[in-house]
Amino acid sequence: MLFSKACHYAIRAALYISSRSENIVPIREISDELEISFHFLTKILQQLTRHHILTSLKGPKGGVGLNKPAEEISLKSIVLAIDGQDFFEGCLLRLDKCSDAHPCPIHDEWKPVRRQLLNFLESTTLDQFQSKVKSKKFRMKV
Amino acid sequence: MLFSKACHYAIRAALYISSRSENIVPIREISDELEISFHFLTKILQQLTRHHILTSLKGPKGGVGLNKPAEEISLKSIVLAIDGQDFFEGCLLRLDKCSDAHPCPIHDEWKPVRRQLLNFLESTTLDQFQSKVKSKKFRMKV
DNA sequence: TCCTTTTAAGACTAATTTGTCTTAAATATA
DNA sequence: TATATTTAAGACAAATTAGTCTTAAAAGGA
Ligand code: FES
Ligand code: FES
Repeated sequence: MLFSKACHYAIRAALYISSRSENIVPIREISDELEISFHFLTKILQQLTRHHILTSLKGPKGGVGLNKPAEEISLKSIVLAIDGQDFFEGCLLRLDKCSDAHPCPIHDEWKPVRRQLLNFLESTTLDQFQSKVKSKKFRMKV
Repeated sequence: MLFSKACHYAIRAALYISSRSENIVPIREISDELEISFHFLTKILQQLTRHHILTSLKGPKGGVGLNKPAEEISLKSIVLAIDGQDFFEGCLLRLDKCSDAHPCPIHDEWKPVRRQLLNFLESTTLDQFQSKVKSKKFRMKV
């Protein structure tokens, strides 16, 4: 699959958080709504917090929230925070690093396709889905 | 990453095999040339053989070879043989199955991007790389 | 026929990813 | 200030993926 399971969870949670009007949402609410293990999700969201994509607040009324406007949070930034750069700089054949200087045989054909994928991840931001998520007409679990 | 490690190995090996003019190439030669563990590679290539992408021959002068013309072996068929359908029918959020009937919030935006990816995998076949691989000017390992 | 070479099959181990659990630290509020 | 609530951190366990090793089966050639 494209990304790790943790990364998919992160994207789902980010969509959910960004659709809630409250600044701060308890992780327990997210894990209940999305049916993701609370502890595992907590660990994943901590990474987003460390990458300053989310903020967090301890104690009663605590939880996590977006650390910047939804239109400034791209899918790419989430993938980068959870899965690292492998996806972005990796060679299709898993050779050391994709590079124009030392290309593998598929490099020329793969590059434009990857470019489109990156464009999608870069240009796609959380705000684009807020109304869809709020409408509750779209699957967020199972 | 896009595919499993085994799948990347399979693609590399398939490229190598298709570039050799001999019908049959010993797996030991492939594993030496591509610096992939012989036993692991053997297991992976067995899957391609079971999926009728390769043929194999035991004994002296044995090895593996393409089971059909290189232009009929797409990257998609290799990915399918090794990693299964997950990549092709999976939802970007890892929900049960991507479907137009029960879409997730990202479905509409993701679908065309995935379509391009699938087009690439479907339309890209081994014959397109034979001369590049033969020229030995392109990285096949490390 | 017998020996050697090579793939097939599958048990086994190692590494990585995923998931669980416990304890600590922070904070709102009574 | 004391208590309850919530995230942070990290040890630990389970599951999956990656990789190793041994033995069997097939096939060519002496
Ligand atoms: S070097 Fe392989 S895809 Fe660029
Ligand atoms: S249902 Fe999620 S991408 Fe189609």
